[in-house]
Amino acid sequence: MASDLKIGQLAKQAGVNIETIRYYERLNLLGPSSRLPSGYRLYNRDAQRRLRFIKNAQALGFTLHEIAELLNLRVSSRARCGDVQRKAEAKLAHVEAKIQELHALAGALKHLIRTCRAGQPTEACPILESLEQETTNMARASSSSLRPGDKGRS
Amino acid sequence: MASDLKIGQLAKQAGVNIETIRYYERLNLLGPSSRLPSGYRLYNRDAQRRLRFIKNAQALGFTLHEIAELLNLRVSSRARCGDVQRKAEAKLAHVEAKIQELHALAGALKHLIRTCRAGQPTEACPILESLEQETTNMARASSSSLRPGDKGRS
DNA sequence: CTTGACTCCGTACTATGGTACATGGTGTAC
DNA sequence: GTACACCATGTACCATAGTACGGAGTCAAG
Repeated sequence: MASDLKIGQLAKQAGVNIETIRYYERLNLLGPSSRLPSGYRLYNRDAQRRLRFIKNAQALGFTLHEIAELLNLRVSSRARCGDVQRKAEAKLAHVEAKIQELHALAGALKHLIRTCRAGQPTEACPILESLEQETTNMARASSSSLRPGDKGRS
Repeated sequence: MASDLKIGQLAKQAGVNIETIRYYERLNLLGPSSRLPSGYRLYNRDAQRRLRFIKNAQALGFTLHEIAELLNLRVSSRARCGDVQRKAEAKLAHVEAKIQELHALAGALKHLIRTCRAGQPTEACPILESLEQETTNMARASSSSLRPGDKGRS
């Protein structure tokens, strides 16, 4: 079909690296719909949609692992929309928790910045001193990374 | 001195893994203040403070690399408190940008969740459909991870 | 003096999401 | 018919922050 793309064309269309597409294939996220006799990968419209799906879901903060689950839900005939909804809700809770954490972090940083008088030598720097304290009111920037190793896309 | 700890005691005191302490040593973040003739590492009060510093700074969202810079600022006699302040401000800007991003993400997720009617089979799931769209109003969860590979501590 | 806990070092492995490179085959335009 | 872009595979490498493990040496209590 005319809509079948080779890997380089697909990569360009989606704005990703060729290697990334083959990386997704290794993770069983996205395979070619067919191959030329030479072995060249071909991607039809479905595959192109699938790659968009991956990229959009990534933009929503889903990990590749979670995206694989979402894609499997789509295929499974027994899966319900509610299953997807629950995953989205879990992710939302995760995002909102992370926002709270970061607010606490920002507050602690602001506090430190306020106490700092720029001219002092660093032996007397209140920021550094506070970082040495045993018991801090430091934001306990706890766990729950949203997407570990997050690179995102600009 | 009585306050010198062996690596296992320091690890327990700080609530970290022994291997983590030796990992910090490899990164030139935290070395033993001395060694027993047997080669056992010993950590004095300064080293204990230094480890707290690392953990507190981590809790504020600094990477180990940035923490190394902060520790160097503390040692350098030419460094000024303002240098530290600037680093804290840069980190704050980073944190606040990340918060904005996550807000956009949360909004997009909420929107998707609202449009979902749980009983539907997944072929008709509006969330999955929207993820396939070419042009989405998806949050462009762009770049700027706060702390890549973030594991944090609970 | 033996047992068990602790420590040493070096290396490999984990997760996450890619990127890079070498070596060789393919496809096509001129 | 040859040059050049493209693609194949496999493997290694990047950052980040650790964790795990094997084999050997050490320390303290009984």
